[in-house]
Amino acid sequence: MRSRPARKPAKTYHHGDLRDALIEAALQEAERGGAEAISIKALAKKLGVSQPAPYRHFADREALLAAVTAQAFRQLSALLRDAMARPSQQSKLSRLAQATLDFGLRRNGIYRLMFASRTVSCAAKGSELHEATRETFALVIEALEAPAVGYLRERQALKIWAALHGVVMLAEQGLFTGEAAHATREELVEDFVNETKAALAVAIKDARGRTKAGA
Amino acid sequence: MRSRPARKPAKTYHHGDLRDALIEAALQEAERGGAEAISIKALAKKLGVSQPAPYRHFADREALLAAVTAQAFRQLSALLRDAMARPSQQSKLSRLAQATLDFGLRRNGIYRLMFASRTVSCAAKGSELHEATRETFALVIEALEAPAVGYLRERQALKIWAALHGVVMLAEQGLFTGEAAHATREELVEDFVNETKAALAVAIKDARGRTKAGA
DNA sequence: CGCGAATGTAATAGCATATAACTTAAAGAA
DNA sequence: TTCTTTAAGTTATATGCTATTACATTCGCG
Repeated sequence: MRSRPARKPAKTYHHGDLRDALIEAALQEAERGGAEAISIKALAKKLGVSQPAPYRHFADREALLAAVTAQAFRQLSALLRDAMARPSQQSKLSRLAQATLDFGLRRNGIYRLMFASRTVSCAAKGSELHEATRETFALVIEALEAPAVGYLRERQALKIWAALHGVVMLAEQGLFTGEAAHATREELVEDFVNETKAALAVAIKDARGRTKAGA
Repeated sequence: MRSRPARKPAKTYHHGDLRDALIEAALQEAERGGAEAISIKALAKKLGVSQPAPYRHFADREALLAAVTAQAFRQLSALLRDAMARPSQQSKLSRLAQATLDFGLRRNGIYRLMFASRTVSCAAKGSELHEATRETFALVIEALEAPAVGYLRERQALKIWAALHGVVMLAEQGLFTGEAAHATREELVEDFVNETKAALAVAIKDARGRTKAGA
């Protein structure tokens, strides 16, 4: 009757899966309230363990936040992958863009954890978090559906990614009310998407022309 | 010998200018470390007053942060105004854009306080902070140097403003190293500036055409 | 001058992070 | 199986921050 390392094991001394449970619960807390809403003490209470127990799995609060953020990036990646995979009239890039906007607004607390804190920039090069962020960005490049043309493809990926985050940021700040209310967030995102496509088309044509000339 | 409300009055019971001094000191703290680095207790100690003294001027930490953020927006506005005013070969928009980028990177702690926290979105409509943010955005519109054409001018302002913030955000995240290192932040910003100008030119031409046709 | 409002202080409650020292459970070697 | 090691959890405690309460001082105005 005493199943061990899978689900909540009724009444054991050891939790069994505290590390993952902490990350999961922290994500929930962050959903509304961002990083500030994550309290080690509160999480411990919620999970029914003593308050210093989490420190067995995370050196300090920062380490927990990093793990939570990495998990959030993986969730976003999965979401974007889904959006890109599902059949649709719209381009992959458009779907990725709208999905990102949606994520940024719907799960804004988590979004802020991911993009508006210094956690990511402090992540070491080979760290879990660092890898998770790079994987997400790789999806942006993939969404362009463009061949590698020098560094221009990455540049367009950076631009659309930046623009998307800007839109989320301003939307959250409430800048889409008032004199600018006419422009919806979705419209702006679509604008950026179209500009990206146009710029990419030019870049690819340029690159082909240059290759031909060189050959 | 006892000059009162101007400079540090040697040895008085009352500080004389605690409110402003708190904001100033908090800005310094935020410069590196963002909002988290602002501690009421530490500020009080630094300014030589008792630790609950700040609560005479700010209801709670949030209120202090709001005031600090408003002050930061005013500083940014002043900076942008300067950048736009100084003679230069470049367009106003370009100068505003590069100045924003510079501010966002150099004073990133403060920048995050301004754009990456929920302080702004929680600001009430007539509040000091709300006004300060709208004033800054008004400068962006001004930088476009374009006549009012329906809501299209505001829309372009929103777009360039969003794009700028995205670039700062990604730069701070370290996304400009690695496969995308070829594109500098400044180049990307200039790209966005040029796209904005082009879009605006089209919008203005369109609007003129429509007016003529209607007349 | 004197009185009320503004501003500051001391004392204290409450919560969060983090560490230390001790305990229990799990897992592998003898 | 038992013994031992180690991972994971516990209690107790130190430290630091926010915030409130009750009290003290100073400013400015009538």
